[in-house]
Amino acid sequence: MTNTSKTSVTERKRGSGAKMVYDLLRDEILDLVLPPGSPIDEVLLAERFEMSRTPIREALVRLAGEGLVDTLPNRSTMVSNIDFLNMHTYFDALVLMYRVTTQLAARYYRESDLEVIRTHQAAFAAAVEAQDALAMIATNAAFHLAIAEAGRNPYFTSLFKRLLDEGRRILRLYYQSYEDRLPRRFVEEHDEMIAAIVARDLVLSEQLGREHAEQIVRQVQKLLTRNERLDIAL
Amino acid sequence: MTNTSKTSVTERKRGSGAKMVYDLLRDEILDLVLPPGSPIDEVLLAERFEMSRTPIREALVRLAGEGLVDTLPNRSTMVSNIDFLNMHTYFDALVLMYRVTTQLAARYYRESDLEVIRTHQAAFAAAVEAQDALAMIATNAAFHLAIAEAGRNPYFTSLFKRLLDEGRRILRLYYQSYEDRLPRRFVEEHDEMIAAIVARDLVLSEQLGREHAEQIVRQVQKLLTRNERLDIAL
DNA sequence: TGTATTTTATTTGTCGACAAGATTTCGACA
DNA sequence: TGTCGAAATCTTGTCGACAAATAAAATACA
Repeated sequence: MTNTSKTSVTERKRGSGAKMVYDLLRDEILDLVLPPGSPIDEVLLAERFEMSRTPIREALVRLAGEGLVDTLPNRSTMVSNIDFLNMHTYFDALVLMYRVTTQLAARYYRESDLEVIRTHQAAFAAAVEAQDALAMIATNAAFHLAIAEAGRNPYFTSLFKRLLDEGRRILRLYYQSYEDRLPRRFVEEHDEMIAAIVARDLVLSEQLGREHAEQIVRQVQKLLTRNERLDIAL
Repeated sequence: MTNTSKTSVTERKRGSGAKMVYDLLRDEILDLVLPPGSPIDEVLLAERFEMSRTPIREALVRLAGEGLVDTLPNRSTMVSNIDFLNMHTYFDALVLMYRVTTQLAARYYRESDLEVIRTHQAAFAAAVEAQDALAMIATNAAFHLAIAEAGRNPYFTSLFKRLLDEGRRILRLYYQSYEDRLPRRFVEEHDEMIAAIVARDLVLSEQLGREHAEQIVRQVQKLLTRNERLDIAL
């Protein structure tokens, strides 16, 4: 499956090699183009990107730092698995970050943040209208990340980003379910959250963040258990 | 200042090079042996560890991922600065992680965790007795990290670890102040926290975690403002 | 035929070298 | 003497090659 066509790898700039590989591999992992457990071959990637192994190794080290790949010493590195057994720890962290970041946004947002947030919300609403499940997942994550950035706490924002990424991978497994009535409700809830933030209502913002998160968690958990039943049935 | 003595770099094993450099650089950064802003020269390190630049670069990439060094493209990488202006975001995150991890420990701890926690608490008490400020900082962090691990949420644990590391660097600036009456109070508070966890009292555990954290934050803030006044006075 | 052991092959970790950017030094000119 | 520009130096990013470690294949033996 190697791409033999000499796809104009236009003289990339010095120093951009690792970042390019990192970005692309990250997307392929989160979109499940590279499913969990896939082995990652350095020389194959080196040929694919027409560069040496050095920048590819740098990208892999970075991905390993974020837990997206696991590196066994002296042996192949592979895409990390999703830990379904301890999923509740993920949900705990996700809900808390939804609450905290929404509350902080209400406290610290500036006018310029609102524009960004509303743009993402419009994109999400458009994705819902278009019934594009993948776009829904992406724009929803972007919307909440924009809120988190308005909260101006890089420690929370970076953890939240990591959790949303991981969620992108989980939701990607079950995105079919997004084609029901729920997304429209999400659009309304987003509007409520924006209103609460604009009003600088800390308590309400946190509460809406929590309810929104728990709504999503319930949805995913329902899908997970349904899927378990299917597994057993097979 | 290069170490010319051929210090028996005993044939290190394959694959251990990068980890060795990473561990040592990390400690030197957190202990302020390498103060914020220090430039990091790759070839100097390569000579010092008697290895090629490749494993050193890998260590630097990892440190950059944790925010301990900043890498300017095509220019030198340097030890990251401590952001005193946005210190409150750090405190917000720290307090929340104290609360959450202590509460989760009360919920999920097992008997085997208590042994570890009590060992660290004993080490902290010993450091307080010995008036060893550096040991206090290290053992205190180890104690709270052990509690976090008993809470069994890797997302919270990793953020908390990062925050405690960063704190190690901040406290290292002002460790003299630890030579007052406060540390003994910390020992007592630690004992109370352990008791609350053992009793599986979620509410009390979270409350103690919060108070303990806010106590520490107040202490550090007092030091910071005092230091600012000194800066102005000079 | 099945298992243990040696041989081969694959893949990673490390190395030394070279070239692109950036910084500093030096010199020309006003 | 001060400022601008060119040459030299230094540091990083990338490369191809080699050796150690592991996995796979082939062979010997029961």
